Amino acid sequence: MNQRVKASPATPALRQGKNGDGAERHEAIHRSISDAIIEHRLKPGARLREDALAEVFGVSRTGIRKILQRLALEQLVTLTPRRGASVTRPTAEEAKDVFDARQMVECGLMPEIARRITSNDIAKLRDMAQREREALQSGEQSSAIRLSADFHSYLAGISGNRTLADFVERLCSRSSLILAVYGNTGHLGCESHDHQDLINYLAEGKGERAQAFMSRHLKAIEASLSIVEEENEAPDLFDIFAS
Amino acid sequence: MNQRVKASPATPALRQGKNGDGAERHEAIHRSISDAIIEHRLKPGARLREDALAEVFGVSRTGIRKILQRLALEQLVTLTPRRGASVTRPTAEEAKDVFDARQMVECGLMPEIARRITSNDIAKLRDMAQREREALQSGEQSSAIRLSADFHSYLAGISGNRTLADFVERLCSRSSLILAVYGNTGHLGCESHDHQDLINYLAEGKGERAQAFMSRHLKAIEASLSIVEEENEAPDLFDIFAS
DNA sequence: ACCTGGATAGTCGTATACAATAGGTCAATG
DNA sequence: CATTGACCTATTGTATACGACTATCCAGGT
Repeated sequence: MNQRVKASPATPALRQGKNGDGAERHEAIHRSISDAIIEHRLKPGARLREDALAEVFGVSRTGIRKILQRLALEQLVTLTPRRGASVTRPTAEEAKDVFDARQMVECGLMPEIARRITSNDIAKLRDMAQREREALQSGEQSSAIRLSADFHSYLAGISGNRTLADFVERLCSRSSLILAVYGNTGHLGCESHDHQDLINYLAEGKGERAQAFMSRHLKAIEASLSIVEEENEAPDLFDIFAS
Repeated sequence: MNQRVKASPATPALRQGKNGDGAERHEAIHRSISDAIIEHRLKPGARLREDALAEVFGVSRTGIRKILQRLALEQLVTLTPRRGASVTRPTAEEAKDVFDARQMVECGLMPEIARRITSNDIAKLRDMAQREREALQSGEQSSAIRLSADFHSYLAGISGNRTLADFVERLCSRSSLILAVYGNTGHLGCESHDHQDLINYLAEGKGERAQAFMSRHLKAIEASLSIVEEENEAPDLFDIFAS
């Protein structure tokens, strides 16, 4: 099975590219897989075999397991006890919870963000929004989705509250997953001009307006989803046992 | 249900106490360590050697590492690259962030909680508050802290939003850590009657009042802390390099 | 007496080997 | 022809062995 030539016992060919420090490497692998999921290159339900990943990234299964666990805690992958890892397929309820959470946290953060935002931040945000728009217009949905998530994450980071910013980042990642399952192709989540308008409000220091706008923005995304709980193929038995 | 005897060759003496299924065992170990940290039986800064934990719980280091990683992601323990694991010592900034986050989320959840709370929930909450009070009066600080965290977590769970409830639970755990570092002994975080009052508001369906009360409650806890950033023992060198 | 350099030991990081289990496939029977 | 049973393969879960790095301790020099 292991078709690796394995010339030297402890130094696969792929590894010499990076420095020996494994921490950064693991971080890179994590981001790599994470990005692939967020960009929908790995679709919900896709199985993530440890051996395959280990071979692709040139590390042992041990390291992959660590990363997979972390992804599981971030709820991007689901770890079923002896079936292995697969990209999480969010339920309709989870989708609702995620958007409710975003509604509460992202909107609640807006006043503070408006207070602390710097011209540097504004420039950065404009650049991100611009790139997102370009990606959208050139049909690169994958990049657009990721850029949109990055936009929201960066925005939350301006608040200065790392705890909440990290939470928002995870919510955005999960949102991307939700879009992959319940989103209609063609009608992407975020309208590009929305982000530009939001930046304008913040640049003018209108925190209240920005908050209300973000609320509508998130509601619009959620409304664009077609959340239909697909029926289990064999619910009858469960119903019988439940009764 | 599977009562397989499983006299397998690899069965240390400690392991036969539990069922062979490792998943539940790991969950139990996780909770065990987590509780010890939350109850201040393990104080911030305490080192957590893998070998020692492995021996204590009768599993191999592999399993311990998995649990340690999970605890690290929950920010209860800090994993320094080659120094090992230790109980996290929150910084003053983290403390502020955590309480700001709790302010936003827990208060924001109150209206929904007031809407969905059942008589069963109320009974459960009253019981928890009562036990907390008893623990407080009998001087069992450890139990009181944990019960207080449980109270807030259970409360958040009533909202029905698992994502936010989990977040609150983690914030409460971290709060316990913060109390261990910055709290004054004798003046515990939550006043016991506060929780009882809060239940009353919720029982009467007064979501707004409950929200305001929770806000004051959290502010009171935060105010009771004596957040003094302890000086680094050798800041001079860093200052020199920073200038 | 203090500082610096080296040696040692302890601990973590990684890889590999073994064991158990779940799912799939094939065949046999009603 | 469908269904069920058993076998078999593939994949994960666990443990252990080895290697690398860091911290501590001690000796020597200034």
